[in-house]
Amino acid sequence: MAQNLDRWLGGRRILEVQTPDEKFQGVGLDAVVGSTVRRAWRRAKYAVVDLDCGRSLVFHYRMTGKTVLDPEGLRRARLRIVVEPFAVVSFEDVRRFGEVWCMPTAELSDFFDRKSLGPEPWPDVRGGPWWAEALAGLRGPIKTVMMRQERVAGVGNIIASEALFLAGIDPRVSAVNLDDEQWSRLAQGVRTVIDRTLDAESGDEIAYVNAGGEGSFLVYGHAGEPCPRCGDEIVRIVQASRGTFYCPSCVG
DNA sequence: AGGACTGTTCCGCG
DNA sequence: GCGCGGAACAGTCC
Repeated sequence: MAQNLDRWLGGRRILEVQTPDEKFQGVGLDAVVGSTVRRAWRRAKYAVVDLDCGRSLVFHYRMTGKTVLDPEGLRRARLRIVVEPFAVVSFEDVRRFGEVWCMPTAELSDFFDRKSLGPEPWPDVRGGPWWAEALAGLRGPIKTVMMRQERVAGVGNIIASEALFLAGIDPRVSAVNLDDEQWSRLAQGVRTVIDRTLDAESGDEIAYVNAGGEGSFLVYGHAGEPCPRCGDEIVRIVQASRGTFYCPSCVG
């Protein structure tokens, strides 16, 4: 999403900001009208748009939010940004959990400090020892431990299931019981999932946030279907109130 | 009709 | 301290 924002908005001047969702009124978005976008980037699950007026927009998409380019209809938009050369970026979000902030760029570091976010697992290459240290002392099941944002930022429910499947690790095993080889495979698994997802989502359309968008995932959302590795049935369990998908046969 | 849902935050129990 | 259930936010899809 951040890469899209950078491609769509970088170097363009904001002509107008519309907030059809009253929840986004009072955010102070009018302050950026007339300024030009420097770049867009990402921290954890937040997308940040820096402007040359010294302010930044911060987006969090939560569960169902997405930014789309030149939408067909206006109905779904919670927020619209009109830029020149002419383009419209629309923030759409069925469940309306998503959030937007407008703040001085200089205050971003304080903003993120308050969120208590751990280091990024990507794009820097992180190996098994890095992961073992980042999650040290956490005794819960590895799948829920991987999602602890204050230890490692950005791994959510989809990436956790997918990475553990690639690594051949049982999501129920306690994090303290992983050996060096498993930490190494987990590190590679996370990296592979993110790389593959970004490859699959490199265009203007973000497929996986749409209905039926599980298509690019190996196990997530595929309970009852054959495992792509061994053909046995993928199962769904619940951990910490979240669905976990894995292949019992592949984690022995 | 009822369950499930990619995220975060808070409360409360054990 | 920690894990985790549940609730809340809110709406759609199957």
